[in-house]
Amino acid sequence: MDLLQIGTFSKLAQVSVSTLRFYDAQGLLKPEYIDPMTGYRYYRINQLARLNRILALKDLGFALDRVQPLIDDEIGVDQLAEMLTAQEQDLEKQIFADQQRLDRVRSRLHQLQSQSQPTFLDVVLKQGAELWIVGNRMIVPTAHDIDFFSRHMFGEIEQWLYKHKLDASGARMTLYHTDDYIERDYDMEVAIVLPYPPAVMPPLPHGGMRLEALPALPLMATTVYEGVLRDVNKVAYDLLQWVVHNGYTLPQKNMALREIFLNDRYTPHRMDALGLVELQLPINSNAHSLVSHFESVDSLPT
Amino acid sequence: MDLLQIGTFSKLAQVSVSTLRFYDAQGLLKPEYIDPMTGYRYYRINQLARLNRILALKDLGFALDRVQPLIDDEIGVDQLAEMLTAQEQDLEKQIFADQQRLDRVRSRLHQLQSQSQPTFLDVVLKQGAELWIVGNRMIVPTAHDIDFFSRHMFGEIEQWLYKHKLDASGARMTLYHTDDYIERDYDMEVAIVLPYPPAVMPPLPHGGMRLEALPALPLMATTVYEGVLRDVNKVAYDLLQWVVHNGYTLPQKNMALREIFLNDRYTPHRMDALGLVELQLPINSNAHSLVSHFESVDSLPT
DNA sequence: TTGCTCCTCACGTCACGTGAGGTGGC
DNA sequence: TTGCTCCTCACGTCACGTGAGGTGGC
Repeated sequence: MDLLQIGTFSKLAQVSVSTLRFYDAQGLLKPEYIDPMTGYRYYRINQLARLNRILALKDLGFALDRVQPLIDDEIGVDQLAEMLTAQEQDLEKQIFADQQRLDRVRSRLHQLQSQSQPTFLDVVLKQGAELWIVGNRMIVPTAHDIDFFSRHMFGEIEQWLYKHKLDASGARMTLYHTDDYIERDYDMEVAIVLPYPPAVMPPLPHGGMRLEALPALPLMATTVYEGVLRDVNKVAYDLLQWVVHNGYTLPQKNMALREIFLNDRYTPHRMDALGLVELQLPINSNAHSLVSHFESVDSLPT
Repeated sequence: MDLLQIGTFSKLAQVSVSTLRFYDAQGLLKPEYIDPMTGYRYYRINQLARLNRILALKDLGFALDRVQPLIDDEIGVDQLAEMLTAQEQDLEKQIFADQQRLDRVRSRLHQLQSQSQPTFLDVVLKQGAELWIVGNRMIVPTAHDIDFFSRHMFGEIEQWLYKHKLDASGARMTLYHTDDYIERDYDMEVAIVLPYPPAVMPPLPHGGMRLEALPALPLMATTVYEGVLRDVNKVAYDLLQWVVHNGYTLPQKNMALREIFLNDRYTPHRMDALGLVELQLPINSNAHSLVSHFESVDSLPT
């Protein structure tokens, strides 16, 4: 008969005994003969071919329940090609994702080693939902003026909301409509989020104020800051650094940096007060996946 | 109090409710308050910072039980750097492995589409254990002579083993000591594997025969062929193609292609007989991992 | 009789997702 | 009273690895 015990077959094929037992249980590879008294499994040596086929397909990344029909049913060439193509795409995605992850790890490491006092910026990627806001926009000359101006601008919105008996309990936020990290003449907008899309709305009073929907954003880099509001701009700068360092790009449109004031009952923009702020920076989601993958690979330090 | 229900907090942070419940159970993120009557969980909004920290660390690839001490214990900077470096290496390995996997998938696809009659070569990577053999080596002028010569050479070994009452039941194999895929003057060696390392051995009779240990091999590409022996060289050629196509390189030393005859009681080298053969081609394991990764990335079709 | 090889459960893995079945607050 | 939100188990996931406890063959 020339049958091999499971241990012998296992060594020959260099797979574990428990794997062979598992494949037996799954019906992937039944032993040629099982002793009815002892339950001992015996394999014929040419079953190595089938086992190899299983291992080779598994090695391509197929799950075992996909391997089964590939071996047994003689699946058509077209369908196999389809499965391989799907597998190819999955792997590309996987590699790309891991490459980005690697960039992030390296970025952290770099951050850790280069700075005397390492800061930990917990950046989380999210989507942004569509938001209805009442905003109030204005050019603010210097950073010192932000405090005063924005309180005034929030006041205008609140007054208008109260006057028309509208819900003013929504989140406060600030949008910085600037292209760069500049230090004067901030094109800023403060806004209050409406809890529901407006049905009918009274017209807005004058110039700076507007009512609009902020479109949904496919991807944003976000981080939560807790501390003195004066320093929030440093964190915003760190966030931008993170984005650049990790190979993301900023979109041309809707790129305003947003600050969401998370404290409730809190009056935003008292620069010396403690605050809880979520910073949101819209970034491009990667339609360009593989390209940027290669770029990031090429620019690795050696 | 300004506490959020789990659903609200979940939407704000864009993580699922079940994730929050899971983090609670793990002790990663306890709600600020739990109603003792209803069991309702309530979160304070600034717990978003902690949640973000968890997500950011998880996103770097850390398992949750590594995340815990990172957040709670204020692990030292040195230790964090160590963990990140380990993480970096893991990711590099992962990416490299997936890249190779991708190469294999593409190779299969290519094979599938380019050939009119697609062949499926189930290649499995293995290690090779050290083997003690009695070999018999000789230059064989043409392929037609292999049959006759090797039978003669096996005969010599067997006679010698019988004469000295040694175990001749070990596997038969052939080694092709050629650098290239050539078609004449094969430098071939046939051998019988000894079941155990020899203690004391009588001297070998004459020229071609030798007794030696084949060193262990770190990596071989192997495949099992079942069919007419005449065609085994085609499979050997396919195996070589596979190796080249998947970016592996051949070692300078110990590079002989091996045929292991798996049928027992079978007389090897009757070209017209059916046989079961494992082909083994030693290849380099990748100390050069990242380099070859970049090469394979660069040479991708676009 | 002692090793050795083999056997069958049963449980663990990792980070949740998915019901089933039930309750509290507007 | 009806939805809605929330709750707690319990089970599944994927491909095995790892015991525990036991048996057959030399």
